[in-house]
Amino acid sequence: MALDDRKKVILQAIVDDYVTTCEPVGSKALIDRHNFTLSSATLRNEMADLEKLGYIEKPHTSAGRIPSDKGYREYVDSLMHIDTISTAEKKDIESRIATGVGEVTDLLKNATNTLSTKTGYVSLAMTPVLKKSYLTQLKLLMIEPGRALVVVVLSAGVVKDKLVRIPNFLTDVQVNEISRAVEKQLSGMPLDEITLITVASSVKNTSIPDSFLNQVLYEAYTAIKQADKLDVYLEGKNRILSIPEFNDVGRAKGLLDTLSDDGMVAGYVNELGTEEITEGDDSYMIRIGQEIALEGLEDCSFITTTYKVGDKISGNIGIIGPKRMEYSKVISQINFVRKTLNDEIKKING
Amino acid sequence: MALDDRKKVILQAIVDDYVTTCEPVGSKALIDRHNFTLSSATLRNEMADLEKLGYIEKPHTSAGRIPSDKGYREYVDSLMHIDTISTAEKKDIESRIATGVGEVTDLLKNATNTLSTKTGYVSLAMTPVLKKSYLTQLKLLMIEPGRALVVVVLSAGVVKDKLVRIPNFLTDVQVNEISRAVEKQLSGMPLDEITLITVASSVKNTSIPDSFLNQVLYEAYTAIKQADKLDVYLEGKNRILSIPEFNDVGRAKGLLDTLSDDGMVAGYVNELGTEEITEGDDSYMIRIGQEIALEGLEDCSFITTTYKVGDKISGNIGIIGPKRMEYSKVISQINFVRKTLNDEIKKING
DNA sequence: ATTAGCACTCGAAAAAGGCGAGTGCCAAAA
DNA sequence: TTTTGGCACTCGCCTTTTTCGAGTGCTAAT
Repeated sequence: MALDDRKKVILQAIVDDYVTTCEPVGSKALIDRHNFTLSSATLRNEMADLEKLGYIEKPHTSAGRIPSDKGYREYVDSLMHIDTISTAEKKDIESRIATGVGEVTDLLKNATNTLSTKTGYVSLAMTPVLKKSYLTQLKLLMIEPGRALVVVVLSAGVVKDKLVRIPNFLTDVQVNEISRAVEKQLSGMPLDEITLITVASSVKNTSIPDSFLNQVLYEAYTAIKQADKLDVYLEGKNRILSIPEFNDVGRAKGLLDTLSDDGMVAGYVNELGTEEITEGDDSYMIRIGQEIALEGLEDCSFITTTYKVGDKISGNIGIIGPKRMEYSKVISQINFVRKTLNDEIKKING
Repeated sequence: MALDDRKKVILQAIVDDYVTTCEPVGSKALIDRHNFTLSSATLRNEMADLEKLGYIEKPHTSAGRIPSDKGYREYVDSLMHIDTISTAEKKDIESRIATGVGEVTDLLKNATNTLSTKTGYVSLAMTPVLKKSYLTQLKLLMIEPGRALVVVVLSAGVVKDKLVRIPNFLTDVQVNEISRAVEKQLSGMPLDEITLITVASSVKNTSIPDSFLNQVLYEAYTAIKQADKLDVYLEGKNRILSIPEFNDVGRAKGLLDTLSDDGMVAGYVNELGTEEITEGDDSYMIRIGQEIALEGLEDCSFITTTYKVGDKISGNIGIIGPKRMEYSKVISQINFVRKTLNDEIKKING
């Protein structure tokens, strides 16, 4: 017994219906809503087959069927057809993303915001993967005696800074000298090759006494390492509470607790490969239910895609919603957001 | 009929019991838990009186009593006795707050984090009130042709920066010149006196053509204004979902939505007067239930206190929890956090 | 003023019942 | 062999009913 064409159509209909109603779909209801040339009895037989094949399941004996993870998988892989986005909506998305932007992270914030509002789900973006990136600039800026701002600029266009304490007696001029020396040595160096030793060696030939330098260099080093940290932007977490699946406070809390742990989310997204599905201009990866190895996300689906900064560097944006998600709509939206994001990043990074 | 001593003791017992059990307290249960020299009948009479006076109320006829807002108010104003904090806990709080600190905002983050974990409720902190503060420094830092970082330092010790676009042809030297001119003119100026015109007038005598300046000055201006914005740090929002009062998703969402609107929270806290209660070293303000003019917080209490940056500038930290809150414990904790925060700020700002 | 006693209340939890969408299976029709 | 009408059966959900008990107010005695 295989998944013939008719079964596919039926599965598709089941997923579609379940996605919109959030209620197990039964044979009669299916017939009512679609004009199949089938009786409910035949449909029942087909549904029994689909169940044996593992594509759908029953919450309990006398209920309708809901798609299993495998069913959703089949659906997203070969059954659904991706929506097209109206010009009006494209304009809207573009303007939302391009508004008030100074740097890449602004774009990311705008993008998550847009995605979350448009889809009604939780959206996320991660700063570009920095392991593959290198340092382009490092500046020490004297704020007042004893305090300086370390500004780190990475090849991905990410700018981070950190306020640090320095010895009180260091002068403006000395700080500048250190700044220039360190930058000269380190700029262009991949982040993972930068160690406390590389940093220290950069100031060997300056006129500043070693004793003054240690603290400054250590702070510079930690600032660089801090810039190496992946940042996660999550938007719309509260929307979880509007989703029927998470009507139960305990369940909702489980999910929200996981999502609130930025490190956990970042780590997971980062470990996901990049085996995205590519369809024409679109390109995305979907994780469904149990496929997501994060506590509390068993009933969720996770759609991610990749934006680019230059040729080699990339970051992820994504949507987290219930398995029962409007995949075709969400995918079209996340893809257009990705495209817009890429364009805007090019504008910024020239 | 007045609130005599016995009634006070009873009210106190009712609040204490309700706080711990979250269930309406009845006459017999009260007798069981406290060793009053009273019969339940007398107690019932007293409770009827307390109800007439408005200090307690019945959820429904055949249930026990719960404190009314007025009852809680009486409790916090004159009935409860504030806990003392153990030395071990003090040490813990101190080390949590002082760990990994570079600037004032780090302290605030640590403080909210500590408060939230310690109390189990939502905690909040706001950056120092900037209206009363002035600009101490403004630096333009060239990142690359066409991009610069504007660093704004305020008297409260708050450092903010913003990446902006500038004309491509501006050189490092020119940017420095602008930077110095603007800073010279503006430093020491109260933030609310800074306008686009003040900013522009500062560069009248520089050698740089006006046509180059407009964009830069505008960006500098918006960066300053952006620094003027109150930042809110909220920590532990998810804990809401563990509180019995918010076991209902709809209710929880109402509260979380309000809390997620930083502007709303900031605005409200900012408008609260400073009529704090002072008791020895402690000093705090409590808003209970309906007294809080924020949607969704009708069943909450809001405890705030003030930390200081120097003599004139101050900011707020606070706790949001259910009305049924362990006031004495929370107040002792928030006060010790406030004290620690003040000490650490002094260390940073010299 | 206090208290023992008692009838009464009323929400919450448990038990009972009916509804109905859904199911599987069979035997007849295509 | 596939499809279909028919039918008995299931079982979660919803509503109604019952039971239970902590709590109350009131009264009469202490």
